[in-house]
Amino acid sequence: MVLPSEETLTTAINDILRSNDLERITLRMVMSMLSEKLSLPLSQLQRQKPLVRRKIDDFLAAFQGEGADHSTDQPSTAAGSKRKSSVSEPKPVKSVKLTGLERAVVLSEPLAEFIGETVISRSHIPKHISAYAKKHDLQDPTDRRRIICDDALKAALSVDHFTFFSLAKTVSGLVRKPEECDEHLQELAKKCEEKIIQEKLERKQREALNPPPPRPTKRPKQDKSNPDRPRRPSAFSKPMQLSDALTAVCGESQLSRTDVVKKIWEYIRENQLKDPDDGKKILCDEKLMAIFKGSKTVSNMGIAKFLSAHMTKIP
DNA sequence: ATTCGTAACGCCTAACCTGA
DNA sequence: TCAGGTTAGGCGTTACGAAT
Repeated sequence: MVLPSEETLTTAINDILRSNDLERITLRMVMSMLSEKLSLPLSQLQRQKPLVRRKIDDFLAAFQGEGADHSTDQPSTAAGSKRKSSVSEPKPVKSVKLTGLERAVVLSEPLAEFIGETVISRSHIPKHISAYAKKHDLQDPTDRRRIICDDALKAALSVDHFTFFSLAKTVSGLVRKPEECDEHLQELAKKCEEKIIQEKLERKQREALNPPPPRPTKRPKQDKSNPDRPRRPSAFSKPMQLSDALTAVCGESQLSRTDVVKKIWEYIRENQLKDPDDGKKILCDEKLMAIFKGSKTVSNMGIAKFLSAHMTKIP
């Protein structure tokens, strides 16, 4: 296989980055576009992923150098360094997406009456309720996190008391997604979200000028030395639809990848197709040649490479 | 640290083979 | 134990807001 030269790769990456939104494009997207642009299978390009990542960083560095005078207008992309190492990356400020907690929700009738709005950002609900509790001195004096509801709060939340932690859960039962509601409410939600996006955008722009310190990652490492550690089900054990050529060798039309490899090796042994002079080499008969693109021999390492073309997802 | 929902993204895992 | 090759999908993290 012939991998593209660094120069070819650099030109292609720069073309892609120049013609796409730098705030939205990811490394995965660049890899996919490269695969298409260079007419190379993605799997082949994976080898050059570190180089691609480096070239993206180079591009961004050059790009930022050009626009260094515009501190609030710096470009950014998720395509460069990985999230955990992207400490020095500027944050996107030109566009924002709403998270689940920021999305607009439709309130139950009592809650809407209490807050005075039918559609509101989910995150604003505790804010309203907390402000009300403070104003009316509803905090439990022995535990200020606990709120003792007055009649208005009881009517809105259908509970006698709550803590700040349980409030979110209580609220969950009192709101609906806009898409579950009629067109009028959906329209209200749309306008509400536009407003939230605008506010978020302004906040992001302020943060871009004065970025907060990065948070440390909390992900624990897997204890690989422990053989009893919990294992996840493997994608390799999922049955796939086999091509006619592979079915002819395996004897079954649907098998998992691992089973296919097993069957092929069974077939090789049964038909004594290992090269007696070179244990790593397989001498292909007609059935195997149909799988291995007409090759008369294939190395034991090379078997897996050809399988993907003969295996498709079962719908 | 705790609650809620959700999207995006990256990490990691799995089986199989032989020979050095 | 590593080499080579395959990839779907589970899971963890992060982000967002609020108060204590």
